[in-house]
Amino acid sequence: MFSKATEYALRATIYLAQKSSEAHKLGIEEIATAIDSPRSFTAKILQSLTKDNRVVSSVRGPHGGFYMSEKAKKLPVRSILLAMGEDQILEKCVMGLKLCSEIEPCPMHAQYKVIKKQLINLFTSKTIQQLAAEIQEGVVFIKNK
Amino acid sequence: MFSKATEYALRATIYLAQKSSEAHKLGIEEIATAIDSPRSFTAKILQSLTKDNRVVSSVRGPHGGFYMSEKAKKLPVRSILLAMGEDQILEKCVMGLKLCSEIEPCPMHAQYKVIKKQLINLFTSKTIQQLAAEIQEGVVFIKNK
DNA sequence: ATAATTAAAGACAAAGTTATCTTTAATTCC
DNA sequence: GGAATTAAAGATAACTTTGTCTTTAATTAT
Ligand code: FES
Ligand code: FES
Repeated sequence: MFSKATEYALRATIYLAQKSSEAHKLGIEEIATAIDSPRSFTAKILQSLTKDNRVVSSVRGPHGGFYMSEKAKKLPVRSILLAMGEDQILEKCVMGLKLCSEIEPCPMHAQYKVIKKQLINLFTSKTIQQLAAEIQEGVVFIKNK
Repeated sequence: MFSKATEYALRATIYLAQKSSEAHKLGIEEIATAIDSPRSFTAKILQSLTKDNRVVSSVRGPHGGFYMSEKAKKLPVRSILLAMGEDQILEKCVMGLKLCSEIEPCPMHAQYKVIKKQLINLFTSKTIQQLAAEIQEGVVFIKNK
């Protein structure tokens, strides 16, 4: 569904929301290990998330690292997709028509639109923080054993 | 969600199911124009669909072309995904965990699993022919105007 | 047989994705 | 100020995806 980059972005931000704060920043080594992702590639991704879209913050130097502000933690998960430039996946036609709409629907549209609505709702209604909270409870995981 | 190749495969097979038969084969030119896809690339894709998985048939020479048998038209849409090697998209974890399961669920699993079930059901229960029938009725489209 | 038609097969190329590694810059600690 | 630490920036490379073009092979019509 999503690119590797976006999968890592989702896992990394949820991990950051759970473990980091302005007072406690995390190094790329810890993050990549925690979410089982390639270190340098993950660094690039987090770097890009600190840019235009303000979802992740960072500072260099000793005791520096990546973290999320309390405000950023309350963003919907969809803001990660937006920042990664993959938000259109939720909106696009499942058969690849240029436009997904009721005006010129593809043969799968009628059935797909209700699924699409739920997908959009899932990514819009849940905040990064809400998903992170469940890891704390130990009921869900951010990597396989 | 799917690759361009799979999108073209879905559109092409639905078009073939609607317009072709063993007695009336379609040339690659007509197919690519009808579904608004790159001609040579689409040829490659159809070629691959005539291989291992028997979803599309073809014959060379005058009055040759691509077609689908009545049996193939009754295959579930999912068989296209299978033939294109993208079936795992329906099964995989939305956050990229190696395994999507109740045993080690990711933070989105609980909400996503119900959507996933509907997605799988959509591709499993609808046949290629059923989707093609709606184009005939003029209520849905296989390309944009 | 020969020519025409059509898909199959293969070589190739441009672009995008997924990574890695090195150098630079910012920050802190001493 | 100098050394250590950490992310930023940049170069590079392997691989995949998307696409084109040319040659070959099969089939049909004359
Ligand atoms: S038009 Fe294809 S899913 Fe909406
Ligand atoms: S484990 Fe992530 S969607 Fe099921």
